[in-house]
This record gives sequence, C-alpha cells and structure tokens, in this order.
Amino acid sequence: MVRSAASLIRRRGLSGASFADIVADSGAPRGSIYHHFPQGKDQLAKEAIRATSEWVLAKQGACAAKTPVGVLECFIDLWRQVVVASNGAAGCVVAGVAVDTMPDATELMAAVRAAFDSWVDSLASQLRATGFPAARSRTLAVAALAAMEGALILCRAERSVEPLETVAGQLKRLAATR
Amino acid sequence: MVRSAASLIRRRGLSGASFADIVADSGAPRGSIYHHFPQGKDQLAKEAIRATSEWVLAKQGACAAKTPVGVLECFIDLWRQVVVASNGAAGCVVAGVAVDTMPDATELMAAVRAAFDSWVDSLASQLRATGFPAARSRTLAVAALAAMEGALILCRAERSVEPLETVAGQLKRLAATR
DNA sequence: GTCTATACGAAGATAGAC
DNA sequence: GTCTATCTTCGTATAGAC
Repeated sequence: MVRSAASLIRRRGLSGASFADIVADSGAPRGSIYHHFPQGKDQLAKEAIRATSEWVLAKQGACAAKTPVGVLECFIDLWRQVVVASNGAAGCVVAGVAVDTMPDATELMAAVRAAFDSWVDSLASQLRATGFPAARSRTLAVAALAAMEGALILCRAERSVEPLETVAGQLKRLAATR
Repeated sequence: MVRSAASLIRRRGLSGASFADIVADSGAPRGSIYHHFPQGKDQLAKEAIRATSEWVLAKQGACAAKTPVGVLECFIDLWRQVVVASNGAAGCVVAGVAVDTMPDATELMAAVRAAFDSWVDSLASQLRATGFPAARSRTLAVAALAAMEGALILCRAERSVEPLETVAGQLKRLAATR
C-alpha cells in the first residue's frame, strides 16, 4: 500500500494520489485504511517518503565505486531506473510532496528535509571515502541531488530519459574537475 | 489574476491553488472567472505558465554578460530573486504544474514543455554568443536549468537560499571548465 | 481487521439576475 | 461584466455492523 502510494505520488503529485486510487492500485482492503494509518493521508505520505528514502539509501549504499565519478554514476543510475521503468512518467516522491504541499504542513516538510539531508550525507561521505576533497564533498553532493531532481522534472516534461543523460554527463565532468 | 495564480502555484502546487484562494489573493471579482477564462483552471494554469515563461525570457534576455559564467549568473540571479522574495517558500510555476499534473493532461504538459524548451534555447544562444563552444552550449543550458529547478526544491525544503548558492557555485565552476 | 454507508467539506463549474 | 446562488463531483474521514 505504501508502495502504491509512492508510485502514484511519483506520477501525479501528492494531491493527485487519492485514497481511491491507492486502494484500487494496491488491491488493499478499503475499510482498513484508517486502521493502519490512523492519521490519514499525512501519515501515508510520510511513510511513502520514508520508504523511498530507505530505498535510495540502500541502493546508494550498495555502490562499490572507488572514484568520485563512480559514486555519481551509482546515484545517476538509481534515478535512471525510475525514469526508464515508467517511460518518463515518474519523478521523485519526495520532490512531489515538497512541491505540492502547503508550507504550513510542518511535519511533512520535516520528513522531506530529513530525506534530502540523509541522501546528501550519504553521497558526501562516499565521495570523501574515494579521496575526494572533504571540503568539496558536501557541495558536490548537494549539486548532484539538485541536478537529478531537476533532471527528473525535465524528463517528465519531455517524457524521455534524454535530459537525465545530458545532466549526468555534466555532473560527471564536474566531479572530474580539480 | 494570472499573477496571483502564478504566485500561489509557486507556493503550493497547482492543486493547492484554488479559485477561492486566487480571487482572495488578487481581489478580482469572483463572478468573472469564467468570463475571462472560459476553459477554467487549465486555461488559467496555461496562462500562468505563459506569463512566467515570458518573465524569465525577458529577464534573461536583458542580460548583458559577455562570458559564459556571466550568462549563468544572470540566470541564477533570476531564481535567487524568487527564493529570497518569498523567504524560501516559492519554487517554479512550471515545475509546480509539471509535478502536480496527470500525465494525460496533454495540453498543460505541452505548455510546460514549451516553457522549458524556450528557456534552454535562450540560454544556449546566449552562451554561444559569448564564444562558448556551440556543441556544449545546449548541454550546459539543460544542465543549468535542471540544476536550478532542483535547487528550488531543496530551497523550499530547507526554507533557505543556501542550496541555491551551493548549486550556483558548482554551475559556474562547470562553465569555467574547458 | 475489514466491510458498507455516510457525513462533511472543498473545489470546479454553471445558471440566471442585475 | 459582475453578482449570488447552486449543482455536481470528489476526497477525506467517521460510524457502526459483521
């Protein structure tokens, strides 16, 4: 069910993913939504963010690259999978919630922030581990995340992986700069 | 009214910007919505995209920079204004629509694509005019757009301009690479 | 736990008077 | 052109039976 929610948020944004759609997509029993998610949609959105965040951290954590460019390639490939698997229709769950949520939904935004922060931390420490300058590791990690999030939006607009590949090339070039 | 719509879409996404909010924010007469926008919300969203797109093109077109880095600085500054003016609450109208719209809303997505494409074209031709290699101009333009769109999302999450500044630094570094 | 039914509100859109 | 009033749809959430 959380998986269905994440999948729908990726494709249509948070408010575009209704409970009706989610139960239809997941085949989950209609009557038990509020049994499992007493706090309703916010809670489901937070779980979707959490699940996505963990998926990203796990994938990225399994990266065995020994160079900065290799680390970025792992990260790029992770998002490439999302775009290719959906034929360019899907974006990032966390970004979907971030854009489509009121600024006063404090808890949700905190979940968004936590996800982004953990990804940056993970990338930065992997970059450092390859010998990349510590002072630039976090900076490059933030740039990589921003570049991918932006690329996902462009891919969605063009319904193609092409923008992601273009951005990926520039990102790798950046990592090769000294 | 279009301006109000754009402002609200930037802050809360497309579905978060209701007509009630828009008339309240703009002070426009409630009864004349469908007089001026016979096709309803889709039309208003398209107009908001169009207006935003033209604002970006005008701002960027006024850039007098003579170097690739200068051109990027103009583009960065444009988005910095958006973030700073809203205290980190606002993002990009076009991205807001792109993320928060169903894939089958063909016309809206076409407007999104047209806006992004025109921005890339504008940037690429300005880069070429500074003597930047023609083969890399479009590539760098796409990367710059993706980087800014992603940065806007991160800024929204952190409610700070800091991510934008970080990304900006890396982008300028990229333009300086040969 | 899961069901059906329904309350409740919000949002888009329409009708017809002025 | 703009108003008020209303219709319809849809989405979240709740109540109470099984």
